Amino acid sequence: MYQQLIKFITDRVQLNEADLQQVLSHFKPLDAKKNELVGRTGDLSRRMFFVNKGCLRVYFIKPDGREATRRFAFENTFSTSLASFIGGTLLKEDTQAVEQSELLYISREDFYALLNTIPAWEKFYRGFLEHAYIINTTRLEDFITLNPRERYQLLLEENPEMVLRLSNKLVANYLNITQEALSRIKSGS
Amino acid sequence: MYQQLIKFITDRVQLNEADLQQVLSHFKPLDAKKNELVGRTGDLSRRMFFVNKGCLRVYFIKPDGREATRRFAFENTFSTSLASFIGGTLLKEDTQAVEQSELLYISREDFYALLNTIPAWEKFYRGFLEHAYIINTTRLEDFITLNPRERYQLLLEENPEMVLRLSNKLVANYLNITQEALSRIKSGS
DNA sequence: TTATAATATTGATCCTGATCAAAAAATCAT
DNA sequence: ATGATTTTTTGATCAGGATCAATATTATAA
Repeated sequence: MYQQLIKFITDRVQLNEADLQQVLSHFKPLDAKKNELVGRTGDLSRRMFFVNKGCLRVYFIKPDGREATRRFAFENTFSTSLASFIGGTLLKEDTQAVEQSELLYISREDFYALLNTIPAWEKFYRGFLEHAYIINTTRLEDFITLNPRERYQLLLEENPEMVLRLSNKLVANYLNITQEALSRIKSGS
Repeated sequence: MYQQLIKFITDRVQLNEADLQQVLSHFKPLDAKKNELVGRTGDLSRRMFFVNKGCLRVYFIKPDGREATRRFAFENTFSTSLASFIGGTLLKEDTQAVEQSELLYISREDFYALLNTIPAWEKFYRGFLEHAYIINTTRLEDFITLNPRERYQLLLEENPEMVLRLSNKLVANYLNITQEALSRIKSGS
């Protein structure tokens, strides 16, 4: 149950057994059915999820009422609605289990408390933030420099799992193009 | 010289006088003429800048040879080519003084060394990363949800200084639209 | 299995913002 | 101050991807 999480943490930061147990004690398991929302816009409950199995999708609703996907999180990754997690504000995004998923989560309160008691956890969070920043910057750069076809081809090269595992609808949404456009791109026309 | 920097730091994190002096001792002044590059793509020297006066612009060159602006940093803000600063890699962006500028900078090596010796500095950096993440996420969201006219209007509301202080060319580049398009937007056509 | 809904494909048309081009205005250097 | 360069404006045309619409395919549930 906690093996993947333990490996994820200890691969990134050094901490003694007591501290590790202290950290783990705040993580609770959560099973989610396919399409279930484990976080909803407006919720006060902000959680950091670790995906043991399955896939999470974070998305928000655009002013025109349509959805826009922020990211997908597959096995062995952390995911949260980070802006709200950081700011302690109401959730501004939904988090959806795209597949039946097995999750572990820690509340924002517990997470931040650990930052003050376990220096290694502060380091861990720093690494998480640095990584999140890089991912985000790269994604922004891709939107600025690439057209839809190029964005799809890059995704296929760098993240084939997303294309293989997710529906066209979701992939198109992630790329910020229409299903029709993605269909045409895939058929090579 | 260091007053603005001291205020910036002490507004965000608590640290004793000795630690503060220890931090400040690593910051060196740098004056930059208008249009001077204080960081160049390919450089090994990665610095975190604090803008006492003036304005920095971080940009990269797109595959088609054109520039794309990542951000502007006016007075009393930190700025760096963050992806390279984090990763310790060669710079992938230029940093340009858009106006004659008075800067303070700290090297990546000194910055990271402080993280290990001064816990408050780790907190300070955490805050910086959290803020950078939020800014970046918001910017990505704006690109996904808004058209050029809407992006300009939002900039005008939320950051009028940019529009007032920078040339149309730079503002257009930041918004990822052509000068012609911005000119037409401004004239309300 | 069958009915129903959701997703994917294909075609026709439209619209926004890019591109190309030229003139006007502003800025800069000597 | 004056000439040279850069920036801004304005006009005409073009193209990529959205939209609308209809059909085909796949997935889901009873």
